Amino acid sequence: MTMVRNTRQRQAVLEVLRTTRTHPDAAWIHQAVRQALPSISLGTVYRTLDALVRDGVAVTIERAGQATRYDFRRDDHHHHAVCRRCGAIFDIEVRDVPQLPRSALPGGFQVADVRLEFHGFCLACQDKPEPSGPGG
Amino acid sequence: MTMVRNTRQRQAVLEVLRTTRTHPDAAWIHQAVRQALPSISLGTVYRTLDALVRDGVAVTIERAGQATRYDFRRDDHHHHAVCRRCGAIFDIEVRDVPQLPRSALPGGFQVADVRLEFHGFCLACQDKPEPSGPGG
DNA sequence: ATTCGTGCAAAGGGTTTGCATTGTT
DNA sequence: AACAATGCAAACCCTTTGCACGAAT
Repeated sequence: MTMVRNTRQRQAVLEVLRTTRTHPDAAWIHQAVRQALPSISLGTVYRTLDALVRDGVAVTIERAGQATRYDFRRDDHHHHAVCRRCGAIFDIEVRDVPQLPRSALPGGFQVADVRLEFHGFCLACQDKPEPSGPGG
Repeated sequence: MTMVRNTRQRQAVLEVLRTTRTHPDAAWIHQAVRQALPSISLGTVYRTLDALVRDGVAVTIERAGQATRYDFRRDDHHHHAVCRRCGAIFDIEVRDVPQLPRSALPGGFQVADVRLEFHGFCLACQDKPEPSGPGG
């Protein structure tokens, strides 16, 4: 059967995730874990995070061309607002999501994670000029 | 001011998006557009898609390590179910999203796109074994 | 003792970007 | 004529992977 070993690396990554209230990416987590476990590699961090996501312990927030951000899944069911410009991620308390019409899901679809994401522009970024094309 | 030029490339990409009911990635769109405009480059496809997303004409579905999928935004407000294993994307009709508590958003946050995504496993993938770690 | 997990480093793949050129306005 | 958009190809960055070694069970 599946043997998930309780390694120091796994514990350390989980601990960092647990005690972090921001939404860090793998590199940030790697640096943080290094403080307790200097020799841990980035590859192991990725592998551990993958496992945590598979196990439902963590969820991801993904943006094209950006590093995946990880979020420890607490009992509160919160969701996210994501700033398109600066990438800031805000937690939003939403309790109504379970009411959403899952009946519309394709037959037999097994839901592992419901994501409600508001994408847009945070207050601080609304006045900033577009980080536009080649011209600059 | 913003000068969005109406180039052949832009029209062709838009046309492909408009007439495609699946959720293609940039490479697929590139190949499709090539049939009408053989010389178009992948870079231009990316730039055009970015612009269409900025303009709200298209939306993205993003998965870590996977190519971004694009979806032409029709008037119906549908959302997506994403299979974690095979990457299949299913459309879901959901009309209740506007009722969701935007009041919980951070002050001044300007919403450009509301995404409701059900991540999990489609029927066809539920029996498949895990594509697990290094061991195979 | 077994075998999964790790570290390392290279490879992989999607996306972006600089620059000269083309083509819209 | 002006300058945004394109094509090309290299660069970027995040993520994955092969392999030999180390460590948990």
